[in-house]
Amino acid sequence: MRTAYPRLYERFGPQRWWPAESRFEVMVGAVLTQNTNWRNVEQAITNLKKARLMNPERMYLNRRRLPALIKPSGFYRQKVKKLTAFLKYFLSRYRGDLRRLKRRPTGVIRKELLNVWGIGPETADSMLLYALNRPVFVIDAYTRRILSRHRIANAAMTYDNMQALFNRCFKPVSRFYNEYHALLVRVGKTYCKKHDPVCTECPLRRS
DNA sequence: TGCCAGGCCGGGT
DNA sequence: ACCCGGCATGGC
Repeated sequence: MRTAYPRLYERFGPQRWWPAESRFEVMVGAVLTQNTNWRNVEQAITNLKKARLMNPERMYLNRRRLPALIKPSGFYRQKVKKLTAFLKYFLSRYRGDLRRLKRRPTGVIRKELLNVWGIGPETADSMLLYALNRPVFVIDAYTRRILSRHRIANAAMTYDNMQALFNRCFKPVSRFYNEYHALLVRVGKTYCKKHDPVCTECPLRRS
């Protein structure tokens, strides 16, 4: 686990996450990408931008247009509900102002986000890490799969367990967490898909 | 062509 | 406390 990062970085280079023009766009993307291919999410985001709704107030006021716009990202009826819940929270609590949100401690924001319908641990942590640059390690399906296939963790570990594992190994540096998670997703996409056997080509494999 | 993608919720045991 | 079905589209 300690040696994984340099190997991944050497192999794949910087991943430039999160691809977005604003922090708000990152948060919207975090919801839209739930169990969804990023390519589909990009179409939805493009639609939102073209409609000039990539901003909290206007997105909320025009929420009736959301179904058609985010349809390509799948699960779209649920996601409209999720975005609306998030917008209501963000607008009522912080006036849709990132500067206000950024003043709050990480733990407080995380709790608030987890309290929003449709935002679970991964989505909350993605927002914290990639929109607010907080040193929070994001655990996703690839991370679980990679760690369990390499027998570093077992599949039964909870989200919080696995996150604690990283926190014990590494100092909380957001740039590093940012790149590390992105690299895990990158290697997972190529070498660790759902039904793949343990892969002999995997750059993480111990030789 | 079927299978999968950067989860989460709610109801059932 | 876990387990599982539902949610939906587009790409390969």
